[in-house]
Amino acid sequence: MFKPVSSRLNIQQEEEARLRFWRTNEIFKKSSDDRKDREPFVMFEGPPTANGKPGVHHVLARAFKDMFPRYRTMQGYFVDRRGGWDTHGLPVEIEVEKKLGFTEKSQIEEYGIEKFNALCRESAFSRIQEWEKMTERIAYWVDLSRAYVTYTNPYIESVWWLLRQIWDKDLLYQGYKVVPYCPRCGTPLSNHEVAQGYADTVDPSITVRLPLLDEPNTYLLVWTTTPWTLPGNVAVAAHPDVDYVMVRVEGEAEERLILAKELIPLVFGDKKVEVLKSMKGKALEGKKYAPLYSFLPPDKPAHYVVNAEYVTTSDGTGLVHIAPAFGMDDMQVSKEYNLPVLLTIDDEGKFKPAVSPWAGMFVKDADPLIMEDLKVRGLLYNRGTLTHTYPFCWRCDTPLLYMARSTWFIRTSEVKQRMVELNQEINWVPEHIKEGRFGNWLENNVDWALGRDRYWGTPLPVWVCESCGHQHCVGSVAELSELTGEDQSDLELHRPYVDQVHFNCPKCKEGKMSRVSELIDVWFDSGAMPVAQWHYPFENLDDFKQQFPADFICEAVDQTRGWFYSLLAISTLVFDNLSFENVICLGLILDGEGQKMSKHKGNVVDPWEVIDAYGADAMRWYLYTSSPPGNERRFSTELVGEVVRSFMLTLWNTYSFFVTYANLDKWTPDSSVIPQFSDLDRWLLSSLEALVRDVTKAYETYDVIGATRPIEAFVDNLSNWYLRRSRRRFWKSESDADKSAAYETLYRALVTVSKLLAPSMPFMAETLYQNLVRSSDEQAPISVHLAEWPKADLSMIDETLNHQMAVVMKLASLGHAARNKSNVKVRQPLSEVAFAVGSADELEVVEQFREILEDELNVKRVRVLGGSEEAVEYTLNPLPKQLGQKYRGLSPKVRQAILDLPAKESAERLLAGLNLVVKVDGKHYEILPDEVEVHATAKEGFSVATDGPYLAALVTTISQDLFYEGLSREFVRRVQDQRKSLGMDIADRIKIYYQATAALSEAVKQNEAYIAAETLALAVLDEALPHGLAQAHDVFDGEDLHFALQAVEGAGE
RNA sequence: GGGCCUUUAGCUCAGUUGGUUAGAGCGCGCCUCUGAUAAGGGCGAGGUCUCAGGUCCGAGUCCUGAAAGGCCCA
Repeated sequence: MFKPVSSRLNIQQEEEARLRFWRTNEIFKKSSDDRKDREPFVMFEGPPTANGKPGVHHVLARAFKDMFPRYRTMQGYFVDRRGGWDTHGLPVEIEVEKKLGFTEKSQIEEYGIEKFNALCRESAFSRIQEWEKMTERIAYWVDLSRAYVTYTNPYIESVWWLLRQIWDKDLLYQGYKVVPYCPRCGTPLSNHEVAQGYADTVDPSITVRLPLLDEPNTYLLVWTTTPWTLPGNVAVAAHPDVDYVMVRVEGEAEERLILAKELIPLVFGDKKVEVLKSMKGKALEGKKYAPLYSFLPPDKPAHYVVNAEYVTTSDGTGLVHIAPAFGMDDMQVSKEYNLPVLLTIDDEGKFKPAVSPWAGMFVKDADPLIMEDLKVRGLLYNRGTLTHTYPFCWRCDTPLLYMARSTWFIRTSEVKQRMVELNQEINWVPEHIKEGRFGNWLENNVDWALGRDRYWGTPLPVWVCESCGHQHCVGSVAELSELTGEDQSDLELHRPYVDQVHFNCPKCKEGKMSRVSELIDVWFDSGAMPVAQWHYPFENLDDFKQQFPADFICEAVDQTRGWFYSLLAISTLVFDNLSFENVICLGLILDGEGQKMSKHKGNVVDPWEVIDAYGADAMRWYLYTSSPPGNERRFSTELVGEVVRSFMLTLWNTYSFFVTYANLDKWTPDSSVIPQFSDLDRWLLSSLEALVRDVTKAYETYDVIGATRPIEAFVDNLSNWYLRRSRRRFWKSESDADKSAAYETLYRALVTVSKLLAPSMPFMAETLYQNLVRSSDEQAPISVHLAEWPKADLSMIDETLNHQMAVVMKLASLGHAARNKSNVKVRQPLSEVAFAVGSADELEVVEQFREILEDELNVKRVRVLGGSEEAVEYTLNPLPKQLGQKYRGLSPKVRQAILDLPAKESAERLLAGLNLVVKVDGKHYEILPDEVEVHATAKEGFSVATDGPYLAALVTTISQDLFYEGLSREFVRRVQDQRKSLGMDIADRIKIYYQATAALSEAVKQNEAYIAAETLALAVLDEALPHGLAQAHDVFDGEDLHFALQAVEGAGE
């Protein structure tokens, strides 16, 4: 016996029950612990920050992360699903700053780094319980008890080890990075902060003449809006492919000026200009010019023309002044050309003493003075002003300066080619990310700016000698102990503790070594997880070896430059290897209207709202099936409700039907019985095996849509065709071979579907499995998630049958359409339906599946349209695909020639499987039956519905016998309704008392046996209705009916 | 400014190597079926496949350009 199942599905109750079951039986633990000897399937958990609230996008990622490990587990792999938490970084610091009411970075130091970091450590886990609750409820299986945590000493030590490896390869260095900087607050601003402070402002707009050294009286024309950066100038950039010209301007001094050709009108206006010479920017490269200023002596060659792709001709002169200290592009160019960096200003945005004329002056205030100086020296070509948007500090409205700050870099550009190569081996879903967003990012790789001037993070383990400047990168705690001569095993590896560790310089033997002040980018933390989660190489050497690289990772597209990159960069730098082989890159999640969810708009969907309404399965299923993973997706509670109605309830009802009737018949799975399958059964099983094949293939190729949508389609067919067509087989009282074949078929389908659904709908799958499998087979694995993934039995797949059944369904649908057109309800039997199909092969279908069609359409006879019986009109439809591919440019003529043939004769030939012959341009061509479709039209006396070549023609004349039969069916339906509303059991026997108008009464008498059988009536009595019974009254087809039902105790069974 | 993605019915989405009259679900209107069903079936209304060129016997699909929206970077 199966556990009885209500036809009503209580999702919350079921899902909660499964959660309890998994918890009590430790199913998740078993799913990995019992398999440690198996081949591993490795998934990395991209660590979320637990101090933020888990949102729908987190559910999205976790849903996708969950399905592949579940699938692999069922395929017999060992999947170690270890969780992780990202605990460092600015979001945590900002949270704490807010709590303390800080607005300035300096307040943190006043407050004390020790106390501050202690609060950060606490805050990092502030929402961990919410995360745990959410994670469990959506059935994301991940081991949080062993989760790696980025702030722990072992984790940090592994990160130190990685940095040391990079250091040893000479790829970790100190350099300059240009950042948006507020000179008043004395701090760089994050991108987010900069974005807040853009405003329109008026700046000077000047063009300067730079004299070429080797060509007398020749000048480069250079444009800038920041005169104060000119003392820091070290080069001039030209675009290599842009056309430049050397010109002389009439009516001006006898001098030659160089600029981009395109910009002549912009620079000279109406003045007459004589072009002396043209050249590409490439040709200018290397030309030296006299520097404007020489306050700071350059320590490398400088003051010449360089080439840079970013130069535009949209304004200025097409020649761009390069001051590496004051522009991000400038800095980039200076690295390529190894140019010196002239830092002419101090931390307060004032000129350094060396810049003597303006020393101590705020740079913006010096602009007019510098212009005046250039004018006096004859180097200013023209001056004006320009209104543009420029960033200001959101706190104090001071104009931001882009300026170079010293920081630490990893020379990733060194391994760029290798990263590009390794990227080729990664399977990206969707594929375009590989060459597109990620590929381009790699191509444009610049050195990884690693340093952060913050407090809560992994400290950069570089110590510097105060006297000789020697630098030492520490790769382990043991090494630090050795260097200091003290046991450092208990040292807390955060600031301020590490900052208090000093040792003698190993080089000069006298200087004191102190740690640099920087922390490292948190992306390095997360990218280090393949190594650091194991505290490799200090322990767990085997675990690391087994669990690297990952088979699969999955995060949203915003991680391309985040985690995806940091994983690849670190593994390339240290192991010359990739760190993940397959990656699903998820699109953003939008609200029901397609708007980005933001707190600001108030359109953020709380995942709990959805879970409470429809459960986790429905939410997961929606996320998997609504659109491809890489797409943006819309999300709302209503959309998830769709899933419940259209898919889950259909499946549930099929399941509940099966259980109800199987229990009634005491049917149990018995492998010893060889069932006699009908065509319908064979069709369902064929579809089922094809489904297993397709879904398995989809899982193997990380095709989420392919792993889910086909199941939905199958369940729809199962319920709305197989079951609808098989109901009577389950109802009939005798238990014969046909009935057991139906049970066997339906049972196999449901059990298989439950396994196929296990990775995607873990709750529903478990519910089905427990009742269908575990209740009768104690040897079976205790949970569907420990069960073996089904293997497709390809011998069961019959493509011909699948196609035939598709035709049958099409014809049935047309039959219904024809009935509908003539307004004859299905309950009214009709004498006959005739079908037409497009080809000879399909003609057989009508005969072979006659019974199904008769029953479905409630007709006495099913046949093929045409033959000798009636006049049928045919038209020919040449198929463009077949003809086009065969005849190419000739196909329009061939098509016309076919249409010119006598239609009836040709159609009959084609339906008999014979060729046609057409003549085009004097040549004869054989036309095959599958190159032309035949469309038939019934001439008269039918109600007709068509679709392409398919046609159903219904004879709608109703004889008296047919009418009476129709009336008795109506009668039966009324009785059945009444049984149901009286709450009778399906198997209850009854007596029917009725009083009806003449025709109905006659109809009932003629069909009494039928009525009795359908309604389980022992008697159908045309008598006065006994008192004490619930009476029913109805009017239909112009007839009037009163009746009452009486249950017959002890009868039946 | 650069890169990538998206654009098909009121909504959410399919649309195979280019191939018949562009489909499905939801929603809407009408009808119908039901002893598994919160459902199912049928009919109907609803489409310049964002636009403009091009290639081809044939373009929603391929190419070029443009527009709108989104994401990332500058």
